Amino acid sequence: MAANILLVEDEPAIQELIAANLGRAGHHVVRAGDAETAQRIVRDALPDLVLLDWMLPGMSGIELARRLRADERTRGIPIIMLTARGEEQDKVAGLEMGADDYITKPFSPRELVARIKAVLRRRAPQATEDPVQLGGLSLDPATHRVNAGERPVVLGPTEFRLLHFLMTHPERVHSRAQLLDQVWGDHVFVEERTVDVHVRRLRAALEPVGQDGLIQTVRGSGYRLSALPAVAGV
Amino acid sequence: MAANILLVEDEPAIQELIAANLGRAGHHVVRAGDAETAQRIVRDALPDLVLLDWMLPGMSGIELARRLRADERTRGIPIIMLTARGEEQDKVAGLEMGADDYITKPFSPRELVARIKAVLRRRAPQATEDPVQLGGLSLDPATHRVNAGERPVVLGPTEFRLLHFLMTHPERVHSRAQLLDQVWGDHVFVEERTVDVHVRRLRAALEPVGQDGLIQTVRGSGYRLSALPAVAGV
DNA sequence: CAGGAAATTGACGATTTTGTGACAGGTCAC
DNA sequence: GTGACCTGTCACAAAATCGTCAATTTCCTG
Repeated sequence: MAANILLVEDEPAIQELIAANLGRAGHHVVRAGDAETAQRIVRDALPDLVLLDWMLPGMSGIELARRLRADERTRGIPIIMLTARGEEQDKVAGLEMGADDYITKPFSPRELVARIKAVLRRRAPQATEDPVQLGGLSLDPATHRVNAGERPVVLGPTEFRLLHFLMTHPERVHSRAQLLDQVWGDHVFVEERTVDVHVRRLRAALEPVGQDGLIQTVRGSGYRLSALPAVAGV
Repeated sequence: MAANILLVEDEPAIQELIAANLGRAGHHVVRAGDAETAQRIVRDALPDLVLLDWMLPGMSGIELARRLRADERTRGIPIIMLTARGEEQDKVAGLEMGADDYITKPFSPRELVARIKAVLRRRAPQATEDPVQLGGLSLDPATHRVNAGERPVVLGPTEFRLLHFLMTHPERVHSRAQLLDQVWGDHVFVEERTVDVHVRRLRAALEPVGQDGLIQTVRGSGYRLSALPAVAGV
């Protein structure tokens, strides 16, 4: 399982050590010495995973993580943070901020590789970038547009991702927790009812273009997108 | 988000400490002092999550994790392992064994709770969600739909679960007590007569699609779902 | 065929779940 | 700055479902 990994670490010795080990494990490593550089690289290269030292000169690792999570395009990239012993406060903050895992220095190469493997493995299979068409709706991730026939549908970022996920996994019922995992990310701590609100906003956006009834409520379970009617009439 | 958590830890003081903290966070905690006991409890109670100390007398935590992963029924239960600093070998083995996360002692209550929340959230959807087909009926847990031929059947959540159970255990008579255990859960306290009412509602939903007679009453014993006619002799 | 236990049925208040509108922060482009 | 979005949470309204009861009906026993 080779992966493109961005290593953000200001201390050259440690940087070298880690890079060498990851290289030996078959990963391709790109390095950055500060958060600003790292941010640029992430945007340009979209690595599979970011190894992020929490203590950095200038912009902190926490701040960088926050920014990566805030950006639509980089939100899905797993982050493993590197912390020094005793920075426990940061661990909690980091996990809540959206880090997928953390490792306390000093750590062994084997451990690091195992962690990376675990994080990569459990990352949800990414939705494709291919346009999706279903019922009277068409959605194109590349252009970020949704159309109902000829008429365009305007959606906020979250609603777009929600609809995208539902359209790529139609018919199946998704619990609110699953939707939070898949659409918001498994590291975000948000109330389950928030899903309801976004479903409502999505419905509100779809209704004027004649696509109401597409998103169905399955009481006690969650929501489902289906071209079939929820119940047969009469 | 309350959960049933099995805590496997041999040291009473730590056990007590953790249990107290989890209880305060709203979780229900069951404790085990060794792996053998833990294994039995998991099979009986199917907890939502297992907190597993890696170092145990007798069967090791690793071995227990392996067994839980090997068993179909317990495979999906998330495991968070507790390790002492320096048991680095175990960490690697544990992650490769399928532990969902691990925490290094000593850890803060906040961290533990945050981890548990994260793991519970990303728990994969149930694996045994295969569609069931029987007689003229088909039921699909994934889409939460029931069809009699082409015609859909509308059911409430409880009726759906009841039908699902009956369809996966057909031709067998289930007492009201058994149905309460299996469909409602063995912890709820409801009148046995309630089963009758739901059976009636289920029958009422099935009758208009020509599936009456599917659920049969066995006087004095309970109910049975059968594709065969209720009585042979006229 | 009568007596009585067991099961069906219709009704209903209570509870749980979902839909909605409003709102306080936060972000981003000007 | 500032003004137009977005977002996540509430509180409350609306709706669906649940469990129970009591009245009836069904079915076995003797």
